[in-house]
Amino acid sequence: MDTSSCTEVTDCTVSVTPAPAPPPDKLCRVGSGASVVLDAADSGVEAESRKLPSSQYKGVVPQPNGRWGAQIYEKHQRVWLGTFNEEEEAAKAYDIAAQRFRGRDAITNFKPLSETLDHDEVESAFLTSHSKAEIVDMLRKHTYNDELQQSKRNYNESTSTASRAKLMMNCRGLMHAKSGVGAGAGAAFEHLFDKAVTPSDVGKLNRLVIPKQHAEKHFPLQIGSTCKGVLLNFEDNGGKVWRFRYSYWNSSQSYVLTKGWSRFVKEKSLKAGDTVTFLRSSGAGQDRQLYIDWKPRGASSAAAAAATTAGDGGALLFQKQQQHQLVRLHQQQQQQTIGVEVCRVVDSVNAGLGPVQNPVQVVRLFGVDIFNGVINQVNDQISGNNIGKKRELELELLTVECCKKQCLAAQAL
DNA sequence: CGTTGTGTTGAT
DNA sequence: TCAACACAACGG
Repeated sequence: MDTSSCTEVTDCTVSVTPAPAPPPDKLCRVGSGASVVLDAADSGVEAESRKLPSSQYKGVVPQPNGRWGAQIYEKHQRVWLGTFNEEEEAAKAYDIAAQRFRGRDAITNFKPLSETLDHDEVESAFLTSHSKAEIVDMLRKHTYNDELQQSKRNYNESTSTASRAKLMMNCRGLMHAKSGVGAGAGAAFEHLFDKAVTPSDVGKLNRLVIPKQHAEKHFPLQIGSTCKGVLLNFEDNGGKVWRFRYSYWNSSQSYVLTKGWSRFVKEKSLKAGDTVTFLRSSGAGQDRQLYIDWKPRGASSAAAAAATTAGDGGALLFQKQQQHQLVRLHQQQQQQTIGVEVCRVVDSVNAGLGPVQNPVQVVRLFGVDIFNGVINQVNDQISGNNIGKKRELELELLTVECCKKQCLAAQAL
């Protein structure tokens, strides 16, 4: 994408300034130690006791507990890249984000842009084949290196119809509901939000914390019902209805699903890191049925799903759960390829928000059919608008994202 | 209750 | 754009 068109990096005055030779970290570890502060306080002009040591690295900020945060700015907004034990790790995270956000010539802490191996080519291809939101997510979860290597491994993997069908399966799986409104079109559901469940969400506390932002937006509580909470019904993709108590806990100032939640965890074998998705039928007014879906951690990639060996029961279960859909896909999906879906997405998005994109051009990258940058541009665009704050779940797979965006786009129309 | 990372502000 | 600072929200 940006190699030729360079749309998203046009503004970044491509390093007219000679990149200041990055410090060979080993040498200049001057003030990174937490002890510096103590010295200052010790020499004691005044009680500067609680001042944090600033970092020598760009995009790195100290945390109160001695760890290091990484951040980058774009369009007047900070994008948080996560926290790290080592200052250098945070600096690397910034570097990666800088390359993704500002192109190869971005000023970084370490890499002066060495064309050394084709390693860099692969990595920059990897970067541009993922949306900014995805890269940020990897950095925050410290999975960037793993995913990069994974993609290298899958580089030679074929684009078989089977794997493509699998992509569609995931796509459909997410949007699936019984008959009713939009079985085929997928346009009848409004994607509310996702949450990667934490260990305590699937632990003995028998509750799911709904991030405040989403809770107040999608599940507003009446003032009176704040204490006791209310009962909410959600339908899963098998048509089963789940009833959860939903309330606000003053003690932790959190919105939670309590009663009924543990049964869902149990039946779906939810594990920490899995993602639950909340949807709603987008019919106006009364007919607003709620839906809940889930997927195993990192399950978006067909490669990952296929390569999932024993050990990950969630993924296996997930596949099993949706096998019937795969069969149907094989039968129905001959010509209704992903391209068709993408067309719709792009068109919707065009109509709704952004500048015109060139539709549907399939290229193969890292063993996965993708659509020549368009999707990532769309993703970046949308993510800029809609998810600044909350980390989006990992989705190596464009199709899954496609469907969700499709919902968003459809909603916007 | 410790940590994250967001709100905010001032500087460059 | 960028980092310093404060602290609410979050996870456990």
